[in-house]
Amino acid sequence: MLDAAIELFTEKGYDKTTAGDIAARAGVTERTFFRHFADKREVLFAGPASLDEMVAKAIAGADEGTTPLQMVIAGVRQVAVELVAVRSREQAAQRARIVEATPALRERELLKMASMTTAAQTALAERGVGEPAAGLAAYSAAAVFQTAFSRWVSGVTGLTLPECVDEAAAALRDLR
Amino acid sequence: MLDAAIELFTEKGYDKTTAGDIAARAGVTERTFFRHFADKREVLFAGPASLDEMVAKAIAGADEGTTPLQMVIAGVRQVAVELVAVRSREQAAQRARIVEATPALRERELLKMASMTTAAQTALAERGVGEPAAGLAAYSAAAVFQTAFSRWVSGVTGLTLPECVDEAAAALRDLR
DNA sequence: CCTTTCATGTCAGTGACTGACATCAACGGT
DNA sequence: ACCGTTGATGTCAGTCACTGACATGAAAGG
Repeated sequence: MLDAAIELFTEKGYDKTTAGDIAARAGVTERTFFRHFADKREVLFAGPASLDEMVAKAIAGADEGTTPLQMVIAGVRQVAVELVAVRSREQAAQRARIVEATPALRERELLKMASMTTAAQTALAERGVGEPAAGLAAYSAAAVFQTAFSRWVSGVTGLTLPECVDEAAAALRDLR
Repeated sequence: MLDAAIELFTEKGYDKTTAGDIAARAGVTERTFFRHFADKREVLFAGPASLDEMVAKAIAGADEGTTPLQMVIAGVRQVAVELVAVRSREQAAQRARIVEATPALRERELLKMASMTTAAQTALAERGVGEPAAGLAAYSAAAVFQTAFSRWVSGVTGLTLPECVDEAAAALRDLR
């Protein structure tokens, strides 16, 4: 079903393909499509594990001596590692092209990212980090992740995704 | 029309009010509603000036000696100044409550913020800032803005919005 | 073999939007 | 004063995303 969706989105574009189209190509009815996915956009975002929990876990299990920012960045790096285990760069790039071309999908992606950010924020709060530091650290880590991801899929550097995270984290440190 | 929408959203919630409801209360038909706003969500986001241009202008006109991050933060501070000139804190808070309670509206808000971020990013690029520094600076400024905004509407500090921006910018500097 | 459960199909309905066409008032030129 | 244009609005029909209610059928477990 996800495959059917990706095919159709690349062939005709997101707007021109109806939920019924996807269902038909997958050999089911439109109704069952909506039983599996909350809405049409969600096809591209339904993953096995939620990124939120990954970050939260990584932050909860971080070493004692580290700063809040280091903790969150370690968290998103962990997400990066688990993400490359599931999708190849080419797959990610194709999916990114579709999302990039469709405002509705971009919105959803931003929402997921925001969800991950607040997950990180509350995980930091659980470890005693106060506001506004926790919020800013979480946002900054999200910035690192997005930057790293976009550089990874663009392929300009040839680095792996975790390496891109390291690169972006270093660039953030140099920012003044 | 915007007033009608805000009234109905606070009375019945976003999901329970149809576009026709808003139009009826405003004394027009549903069709003209959609001629003024691209979609139902956009009622709450249609402003006179686009935030994108404000940031871009502020960055383009920034002093020479300043760092990229200082430039963008000055840009979002400028946006903050122009924003308080249009909306009172109470108005902003009511609107924020509605948006907060509705995922669909949150998505749209994130999209607007992302648009402002990329505007800042390209404005930095025009001034010779390379990647990934430009992207990270833009994201960080967005983080500062969001943090500042949420603290401002929450009212915990009693500061004005630009002051909240300054506070958040300082907190970002202290982040390690 | 029976019952329960779970995934799916079917169907009708609501609401967000869109395109095509009609109306009508304001406006500028003659 | 008359008329053509323009722009904003109303009307209507249609598509598509999504939902609730009910039926069906296959598999699982006793």
